[in-house]
Amino acid sequence: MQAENQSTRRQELLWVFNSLFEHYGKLHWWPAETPFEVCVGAILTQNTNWGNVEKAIANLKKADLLSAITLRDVPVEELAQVIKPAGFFNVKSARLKDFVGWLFERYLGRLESMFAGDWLELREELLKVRGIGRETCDSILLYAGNKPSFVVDAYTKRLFTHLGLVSAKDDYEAVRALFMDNLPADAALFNEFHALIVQHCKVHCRKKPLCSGCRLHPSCNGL
DNA sequence: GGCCAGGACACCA
DNA sequence: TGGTGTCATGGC
Repeated sequence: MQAENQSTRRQELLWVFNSLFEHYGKLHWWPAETPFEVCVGAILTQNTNWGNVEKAIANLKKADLLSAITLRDVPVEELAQVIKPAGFFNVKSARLKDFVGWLFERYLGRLESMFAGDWLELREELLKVRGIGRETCDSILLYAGNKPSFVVDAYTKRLFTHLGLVSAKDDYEAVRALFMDNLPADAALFNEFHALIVQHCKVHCRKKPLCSGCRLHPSCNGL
């Protein structure tokens, strides 16, 4: 019985994935040049439009601050001014400093060392760093470390609640479990799936209207 | 001028 | 454990 349910869930998830992939194709996520840039972007994008994050990252590059060592050494007040376009700049500058401080303390500032061990243990470790919540943590694991950790964001929950595959009251881990428990642990699949969800929802799943014009929904015709 | 965006955390009951 | 307030810029 449990195996049948899992098989059904897998088919439903893969149908959603295939529908999105046929329409949008490969999206080549995360939009960053290096794993460290992914980590920085994951923190900067917290509750923020990605366009504003791009402005902040451009400022960081211009100021030569997009490395662990330069971020560690820059005064937090100066960093806050550089990332200002991303919003919440006082909070996020402190979070970036906390992350790189921890990275040096624990892994000598090296992401390769951070990702070298067991990623499930790393997930628990990262979640204890101030400013690294579940979504940010999973984004870092998947997109910077190529680890098969599914990322759940507001778009994911909104779309799959609407599709009836998760409940509105499900918390982060419950939604994540839908994907982790029913799909193969494939980082490339998780990478593409989350990217497709975001791409799709930016167009079709705004809060008002919830969704429109998408064949993922019974009442809609075509993507 | 209001709403929204690829969250996380502190505080309170 | 769950609800609420706070952090803030920029596009539409």
